[in-house]
Amino acid sequence: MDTEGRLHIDAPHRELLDQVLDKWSLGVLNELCERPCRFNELRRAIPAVTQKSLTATLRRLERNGVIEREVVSTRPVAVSYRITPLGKTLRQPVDVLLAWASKHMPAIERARGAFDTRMETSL
Amino acid sequence: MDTEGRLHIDAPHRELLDQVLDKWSLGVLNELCERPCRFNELRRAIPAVTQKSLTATLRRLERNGVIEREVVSTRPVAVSYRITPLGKTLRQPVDVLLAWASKHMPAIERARGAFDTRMETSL
DNA sequence: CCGAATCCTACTGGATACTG
DNA sequence: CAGTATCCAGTAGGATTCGG
Repeated sequence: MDTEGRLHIDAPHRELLDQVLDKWSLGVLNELCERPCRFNELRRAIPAVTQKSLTATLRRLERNGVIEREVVSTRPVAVSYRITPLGKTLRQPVDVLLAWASKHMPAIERARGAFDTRMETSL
Repeated sequence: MDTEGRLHIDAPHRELLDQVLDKWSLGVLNELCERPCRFNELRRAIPAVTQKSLTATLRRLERNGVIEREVVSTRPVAVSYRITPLGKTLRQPVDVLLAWASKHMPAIERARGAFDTRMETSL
C-alpha cells in the first residue's frame, strides 16, 4: 500500500472534525447509535457531562446534521434525540480511529513512560 | 454490514485522540509524512501556527511516540523532526476520517444552512 | 423534564522579548 | 536556529439559579 500521498487538510475540514469529534460527541453518538434517547437519559449514560456541555454538544451535532431533535408536546415536554442517516455514516471512520487507539495504546503508554523519564533525568 | 455493536470509549481513549488529533497535529503529521522537517520549515509549512503552539504540538506528539526529535549539535543547532513507525500507522485512520469529511461536506453544509434558517425564523 | 441565563474560574493560545 | 519566559485577552466549561 502506498502511504506517500498528501493529505487534504484545510480549515473547513479541521473545523468539521472539531465539531464532530469533540470531548463529548463520541459518547453521545455512541448512545444514540443504539437507540433514541431523552435528554436526561443521555445525562445518566454519560455521568461526567454537565447539562450545559450536553446541551451545547447536542445543538452542535444537530446543526451538523448527524442527530435529530424531536419535541413531544406533552406535560411536561419530552424531547427525543436520534441519530440521522448522515450520523450513521460517521460511525465507521470513528470505529477505525478507536480500533487504532486500542491496538496501539500499549506502545503509546511505553512511549510516554520513556519520554517522561528522559525529561526527569535531564533535570 | 452490522453497525449495531457498542463502541469502546473511555477516558484514556478520548485523551489519546485529543492529543493526536488536536488543532495543529494533522498539519504537522502531514508534513512529516512526506519528509523530515526542521522547526522553522514546519512553521513556514503551516503559516497560521505560532511558535508556542508548534512547540507544544511537537512535544505532545513526541511524548506519544508518533514523531521523533533529533538534535544535530552544530552552530547554531539544527533540530530535525521525523515521523516514527507508530506515527505512520496513524495515517490510515486519519485518511478514513478526512475521506468521510470530504464526502459528506456538502450534506453537512446543507444541514447547517437549514438549521441556521430554522433558528432565524423562530426568533 | 428540558433547558436558558448568569456568574465565575481555569486553561488556551497569541504577542512579545530574550537566550544558548 | 530553536526554542524558553512572561504577560495578557479570549474562551470553554463548571456551578447555580430560574423558566416553560
